[in-house]
Amino acid sequence: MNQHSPLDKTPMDLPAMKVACSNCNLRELCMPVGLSPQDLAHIDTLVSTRRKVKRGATLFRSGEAFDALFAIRSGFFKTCLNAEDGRDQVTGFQMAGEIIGLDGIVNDRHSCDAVALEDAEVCVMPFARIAEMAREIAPLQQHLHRVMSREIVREHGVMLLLGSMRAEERLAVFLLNLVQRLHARGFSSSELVLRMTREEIGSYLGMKLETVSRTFSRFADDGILDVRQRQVRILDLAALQRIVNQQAG
Amino acid sequence: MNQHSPLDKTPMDLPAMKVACSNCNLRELCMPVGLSPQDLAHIDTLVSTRRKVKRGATLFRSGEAFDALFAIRSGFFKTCLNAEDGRDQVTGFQMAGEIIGLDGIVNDRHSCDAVALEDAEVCVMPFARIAEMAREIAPLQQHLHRVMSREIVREHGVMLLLGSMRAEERLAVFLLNLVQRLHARGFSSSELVLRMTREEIGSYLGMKLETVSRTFSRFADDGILDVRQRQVRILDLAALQRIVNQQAG
DNA sequence: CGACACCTTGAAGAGGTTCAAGAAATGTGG
DNA sequence: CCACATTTCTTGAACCTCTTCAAGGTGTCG
Repeated sequence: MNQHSPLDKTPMDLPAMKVACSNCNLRELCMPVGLSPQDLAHIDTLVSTRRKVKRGATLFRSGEAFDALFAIRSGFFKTCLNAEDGRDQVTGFQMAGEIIGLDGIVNDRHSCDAVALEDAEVCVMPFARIAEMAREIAPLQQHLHRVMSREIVREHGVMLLLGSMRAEERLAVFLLNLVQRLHARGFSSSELVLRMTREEIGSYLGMKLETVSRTFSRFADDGILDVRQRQVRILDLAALQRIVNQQAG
Repeated sequence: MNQHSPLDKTPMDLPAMKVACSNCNLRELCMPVGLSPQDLAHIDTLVSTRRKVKRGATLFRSGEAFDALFAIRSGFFKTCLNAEDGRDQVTGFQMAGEIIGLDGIVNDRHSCDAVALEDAEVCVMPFARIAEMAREIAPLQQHLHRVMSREIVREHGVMLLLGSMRAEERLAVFLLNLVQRLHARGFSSSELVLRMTREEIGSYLGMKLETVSRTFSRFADDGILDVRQRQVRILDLAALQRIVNQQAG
């Protein structure tokens, strides 16, 4: 059974066989497009192995040696910082086709934890090989630069959210972003199943789990959402978008 | 007169002549170390031009075409997002030796503004040339990867700050980070001159300018800081650090 | 010197947190 | 497959931090 509970179609329902990058249907998400056939063949050697990660298990932990990036083939992850003082901050949620582990490059050591929120499988791409190939294949190099830059820009957006939005706006932004990414993967743009707890959502959005819960309830009362625990259906997309766009204050 | 108001030594006090990267005293901050002489000579060609930016002027603006990274030679910048709804979020403050413009790589278009907070000069490094040279000089490639990864990790720290710290902790983290970076550049580790307004600090830290001002006043009352407008002296470093390390709540 | 931007401080108010209790869902072991 | 333990979620009430609004002070630059 597909952990993604497909709502529209089921593009995630991949056979458990070894699939080459050149033949992977997630390729357009995690690989550069427009490569020559020989370059594509090279890129197939990027993935050293696959790795399965059970729900609740960690793909890597802060402090561990970094030596590879991971492309998510299936499943859902969170990345989180844990400060010495016990504070915990979810820095992102990642889904199939997204790259994880970029934080480790600076110090050859991971600086956050990556935890699977559902059973997952990742492609292990040794970074030394990526770097080597990026020196030979310019489009791959450009792709890598873009992936890193995209992460920087994404985090800018989170800073805007955390720095200047109120609870309702944060949750609205969060939901719109999630469905948009799911939709790009062939899922419904109005229904979604949250893979994370209220507490994890709260940590990401800089609010307490009770506030997350209350905000969900308010959206439900207002007829914007239908919330059944982690099953969420967007009933009034325009209203959600209006919440995001309204001026602060 | 040096805009940096040197407090200890004056390493920023550079002659206004053209200085090659291989001969620049900021090199260790913005360039990879341990290059061969011939690689160093190549890298000298990285900087196409210098550019002076007056206080208040923008180095680049959101939406503008991206084609170069900038290494700050002197001066002080802020980068900020301006959402359509008028919201404004400072995403960072950058000083000499730091690289600016990474956000533009993804879409070949800048996604934030970079504004000089004091008269500044930057080295213009066309990104196409950086990429080209990174394909030939592995240490440069690695350096670029690290610069981008470092920015990602820095932003994780800001997310932690914005997501889980209270006003006093935020300001303490901010000040400690600033003096640490200034100290690495040869300035005092206990005195600093803020190049930005209370409002800009507040935007960065996710709080209103009044709260920034009040928090400064509280620190001054507690004998932790001596605050004279933008002249700040840290009187009790340990107390500042204690504020950061104390458990949330 | 006067205009303007910036900073400080007070008082009232709002939004979110904390604490607490109970309900619903999920997982586990018999 | 069911019962129980555990985790997760919801909701209420009191509280607290930060914001908002307002006024006055300080510094700076033409």
